[in-house]
Amino acid sequence: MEKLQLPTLEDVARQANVSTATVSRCLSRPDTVRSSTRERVMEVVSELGYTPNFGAQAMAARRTNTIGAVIPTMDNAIFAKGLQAFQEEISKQGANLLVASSSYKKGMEEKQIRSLIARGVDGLLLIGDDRDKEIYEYLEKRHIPYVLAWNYRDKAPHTYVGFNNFQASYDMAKLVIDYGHRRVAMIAGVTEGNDRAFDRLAGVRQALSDSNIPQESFLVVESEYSFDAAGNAFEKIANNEHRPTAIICGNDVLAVGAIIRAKSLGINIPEEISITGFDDIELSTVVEPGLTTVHVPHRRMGTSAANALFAALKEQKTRSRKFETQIIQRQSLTAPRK
Amino acid sequence: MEKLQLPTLEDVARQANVSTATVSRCLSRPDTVRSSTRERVMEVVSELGYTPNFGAQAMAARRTNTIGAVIPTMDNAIFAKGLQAFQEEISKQGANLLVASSSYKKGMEEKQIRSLIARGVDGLLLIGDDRDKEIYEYLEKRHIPYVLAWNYRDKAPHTYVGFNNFQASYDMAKLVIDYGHRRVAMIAGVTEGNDRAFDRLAGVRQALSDSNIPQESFLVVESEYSFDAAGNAFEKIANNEHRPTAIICGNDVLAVGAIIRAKSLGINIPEEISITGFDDIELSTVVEPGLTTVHVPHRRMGTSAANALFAALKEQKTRSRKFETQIIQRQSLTAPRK
DNA sequence: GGGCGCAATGTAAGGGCTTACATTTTGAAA
DNA sequence: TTTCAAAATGTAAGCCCTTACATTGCGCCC
Repeated sequence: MEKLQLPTLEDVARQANVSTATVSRCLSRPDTVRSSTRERVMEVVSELGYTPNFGAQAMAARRTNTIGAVIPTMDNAIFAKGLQAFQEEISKQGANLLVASSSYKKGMEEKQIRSLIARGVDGLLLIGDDRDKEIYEYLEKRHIPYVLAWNYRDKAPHTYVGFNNFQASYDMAKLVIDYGHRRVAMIAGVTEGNDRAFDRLAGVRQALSDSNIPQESFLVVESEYSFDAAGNAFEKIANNEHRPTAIICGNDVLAVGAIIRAKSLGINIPEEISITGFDDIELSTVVEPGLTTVHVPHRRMGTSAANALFAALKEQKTRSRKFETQIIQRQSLTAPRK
Repeated sequence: MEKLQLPTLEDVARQANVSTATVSRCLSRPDTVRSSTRERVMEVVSELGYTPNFGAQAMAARRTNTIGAVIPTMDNAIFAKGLQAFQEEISKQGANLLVASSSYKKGMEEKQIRSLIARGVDGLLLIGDDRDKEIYEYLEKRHIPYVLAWNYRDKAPHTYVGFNNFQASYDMAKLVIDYGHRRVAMIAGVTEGNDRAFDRLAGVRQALSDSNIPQESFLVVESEYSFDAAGNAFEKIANNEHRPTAIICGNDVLAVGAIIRAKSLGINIPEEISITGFDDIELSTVVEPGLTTVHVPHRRMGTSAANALFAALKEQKTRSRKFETQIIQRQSLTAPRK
């Protein structure tokens, strides 16, 4: 479509009878312009409906005041709360947020990262750490500060603002075992390219092994994060000849999907099968029975990630921050029937 | 932080021993460059880790291939599905999506719109139509095509891709009345600046009036879209001296919030009070009793909105599209007790 | 009244890319 | 081989800002 001529800085300058520099200053540092001049300029600005061209601005100023975030999905609530807090903090500091989603696809994530960087973001929020080395090298080469959230590791060359998925999952598995469960299954998220899902699975494995429960009796089904897929996974597990007494789910969406399917199959939760989740999103309070799950401090993590990024931007350095998770016991986990 | 020198088009051109024009062409229209040349250039591109500067690109080309969307919130699932479909369609057409959220605040929305436009979006997706005239004038003046989604009106100077909130809500209210309810209340969304919430309330009012149910006995409480706020609204209504037998809720989040609170107060749904929702997000299948609600074809609407926008971009014109909604009956609505 | 210092404003050089138009190269036909 | 249109490539103007530096204006002191 044909673009019409939009008013430019120069148009404003001409009409207000000042130089472009003065107009620019009126917009970015008003206090450096005499008020009489400023008023005249601002009047023309609104009269013409002038809006500065972001691209030109970015190019001339060599910064954008914009933070980028690439999250796996906006389609379920896992990241919503944390991202909301992240965004609020970014705004509070006078910057903007650009969000892109990758649909849990590595290739897509890389594309989004490049696109955000091309758009000049000053820093990046990424989820987890499972991505090609090249991406990190690229970020280093371009000196783009980044923070990895929703996971945490002690000894790694990145800045993490998150929690230990392995440990949290280990603790949950231990709890399940303490309740007396010996035949345990897991509906895990797809672990390929998803370090959180991977770590959560690994945590459960470790807990079983530490309790001398053989891996052979441990049934794992990976599933996409949808009710339906999780339901299918549940059905597969429930139909296994040695039906487990507890299913640990990689997140709340999976757990709720399992519970819904259980109901439609007439399987009682938790009497026949206990189910646990992970994330503690609102859903887990809505479903019945209430979901026993791992609470993650989403909002604090989001805020903290924003601050870590600003610190990196200002001081060229920043450090990781670890959050503790906590198991919230509701009704979906109980002791196995005798 | 000090910005280092990033490779530019010119760096690539020099090292590949061609002109900047050729490099540019390699990137944007590869078929216009001889393959031997192209390969040489692309090699240098990846060697240098070159990424075009988006701002410069936008400025020179005078378009960005980017669509913007301003939605009220990402914090609940109302817009998630539709937006996801919107985004998929945008991607399919080779464009990008920039999403901003306004927290249901008019001022914030205007800011976000301006910011997206400054960033050069070629078109905009907005939710509903309740905003200052100045914003529409501004969009016209800048020739930015826009589409209004999640609502639909016959006679208005905008392009709508949505459904008739008034009618859908009217139908739901009629159904409630047909079940025999005479004392009805509504937990409405905040209607200020939210035409969907407003229309849904108006629809219920009309239905009551058409059935000769006096408005005086109709209790309305506006509530934010959170479980807790909705719970408070529910409590207020339940404690009313003439407790209604049915509560029509402005959306599913409100309805679920009401149900949760009802449970904690020991009020049986639907035996003591029937409850209905609107939107048919996943939540309504999770809660117990299952929520009787208005189904909205989120995905089709999102896809259609994207196509309407592309049509507007290409042909300078586009037309509205109306979707039908449908009441999904689950268990939360039943006849009142005698 | 002259001089000084600071505040206000102006000048103009980029910043990295696209693309219209100009020029060169290529390869097929004569 | 020559010729010439088409294909490939090059040249350079322009897109719209910010900001370092230069200039002007102004109030005040001696």
